[in-house]
Amino acid sequence: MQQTIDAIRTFNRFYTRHIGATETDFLDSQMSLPEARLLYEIASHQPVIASALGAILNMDAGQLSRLVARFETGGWIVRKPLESDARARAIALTEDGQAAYEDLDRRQADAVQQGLDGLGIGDRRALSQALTTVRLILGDGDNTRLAIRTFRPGDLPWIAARQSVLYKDEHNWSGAFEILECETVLAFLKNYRPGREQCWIAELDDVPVGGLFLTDEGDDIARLRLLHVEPFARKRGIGDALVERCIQFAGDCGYHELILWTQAVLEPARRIYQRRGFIRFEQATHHHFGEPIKGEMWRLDLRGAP
Amino acid sequence: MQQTIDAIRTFNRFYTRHIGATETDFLDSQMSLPEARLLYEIASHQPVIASALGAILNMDAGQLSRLVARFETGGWIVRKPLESDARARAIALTEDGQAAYEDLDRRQADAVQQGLDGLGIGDRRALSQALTTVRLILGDGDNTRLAIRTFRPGDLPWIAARQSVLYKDEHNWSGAFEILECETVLAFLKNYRPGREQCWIAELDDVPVGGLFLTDEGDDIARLRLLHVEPFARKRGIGDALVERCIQFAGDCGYHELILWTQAVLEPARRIYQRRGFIRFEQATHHHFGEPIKGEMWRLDLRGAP
DNA sequence: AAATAATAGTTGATTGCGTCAAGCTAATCG
DNA sequence: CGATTAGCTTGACGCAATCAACTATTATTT
Repeated sequence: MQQTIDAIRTFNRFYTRHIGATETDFLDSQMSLPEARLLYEIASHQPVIASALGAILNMDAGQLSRLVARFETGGWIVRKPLESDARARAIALTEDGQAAYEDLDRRQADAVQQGLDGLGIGDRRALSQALTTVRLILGDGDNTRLAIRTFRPGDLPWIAARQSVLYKDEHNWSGAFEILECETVLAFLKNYRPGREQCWIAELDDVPVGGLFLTDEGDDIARLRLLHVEPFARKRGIGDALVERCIQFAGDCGYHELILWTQAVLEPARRIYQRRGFIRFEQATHHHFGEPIKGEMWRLDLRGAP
Repeated sequence: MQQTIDAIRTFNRFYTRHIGATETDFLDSQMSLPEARLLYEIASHQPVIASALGAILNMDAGQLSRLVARFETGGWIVRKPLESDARARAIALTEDGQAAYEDLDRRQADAVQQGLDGLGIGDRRALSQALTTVRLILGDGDNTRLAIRTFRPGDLPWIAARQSVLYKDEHNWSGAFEILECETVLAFLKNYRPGREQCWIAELDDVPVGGLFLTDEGDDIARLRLLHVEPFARKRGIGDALVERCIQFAGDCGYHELILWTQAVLEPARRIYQRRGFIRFEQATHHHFGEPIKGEMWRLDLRGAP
């Protein structure tokens, strides 16, 4: 805990300085930071009323009123009374305002790009992923783009790594489990048959937040394996989306049946399977990975109704 | 590239709002943000002259002069003329100043902690790692703490994942290499014999930035495997530190010889081995992972001089 | 060695930000 | 219907940020 607090405070100090330095650049545009922030929010939400902008920007109503007035006399915005509420007026950009916004936008993008000059592809990817991860963890979750893509180099061992860490954190499973993960992943990579097997990665704004793969078990049976969703990305239907994609693929491949192994304590995962029509057909208690585990086999008939 | 720019700008907007919101809390202490920043820097650098503070904080000399004067009349600091330079005066905290700093420090820490309330252990770790990663990539590299630790659950598949991604990015190696990685990692986990074999992870401020492991090859020969350092952490001697630790361990275990396989294009790695006394004893060109590879075997005699 | 430039700091002036308070009109609630 | 709340404006005040002018000291140049 203390570690996290220190990391955040160190980062805050660093980023305050960093952002202050880079912002000096875009201030060449003769615009102050509050003005720039306001212009951006108007551009992205127009038509919008002042009180909404105040809420978004955490800005004092008085301050905002003056800024908006300045924009209006400057010819960047027009205000039109609402029919539904005579107190409020809808703010929208004029052509001049739109041009000013686009100019600002370009300047900011250029400034940011300049700061990226020395970085290689790996660093850039790591940077954007780290920044987006922070946003997601701190709850800036709306307006994120969920994408499910097929696997790339490194994704499979990444799944094994994340599974190992998560099961250790959440259920305190021991090393034997990690070996099983690695074996499963290795087997997938070695026997991978495109068109019959597949692995998917869920990404929120290009940050990997979950994974899943499907293997051919013979006899027209496919198996869903190693589903996981990162803690900070849960409760967004990502597990659902992954399982759905997997079921679609299995159906398209002509498998007759999709099976999976899970355990009783993984409630959220079990609910997903249940929702998708899986039926539990076997239960057994194992003692492999430290504590006793109530393992379960589930199956989904893919030959049923359309 | 555009992705990274967007991620940064989205983050900047988010963080401006986020930090503005959390700072309202600690402003209960009747201190403005510039005052707080100044007090912090004085406390961490005292005795210090004003111009140095100005450079650290990116603050206008005039503004700074007034703030410092305010602190002095308030009894938080004393200024003592330097012997070496009659223009400058060394700024140091008084007891009152120290108390004010500690109060501020506590308030800030509390505010940060409050923001962390809803987060689980995994999220907190991911958060601090992401923040520190950002700092490191953006070049806030001094004053970071390098630690080399032994492996934990998930570390080995993490190494395989990172190796796969880095070799893909930097040398465009194909899937066969990823399989080899996974096999190597799996073999280590399955045959792991404490005291004879080990895997180390390098961490900068608790962020994993590199890895390495050692396996027993029989006949008193040990093998160093899968050394890597994350791009953003390079040029800091981390590879050196990992290899050094590995050599120490190998010596302590009584191995007679430490061998490793590498390739001609990995210049930085080869320089490390050379510096540590490894000798190249075999070269061969392979065609396994896409392009032709000039593989090399290196060895280090551990029975030589003390 | 003298002239020039650079460094460390102070002070004044101006602009805009941030916050509080007062006040207006319109909408909503009981 | 009266009281309260919401949306917005205006005034006032302290501080922050920036530019410029200025002193005193130190470093550099010729």
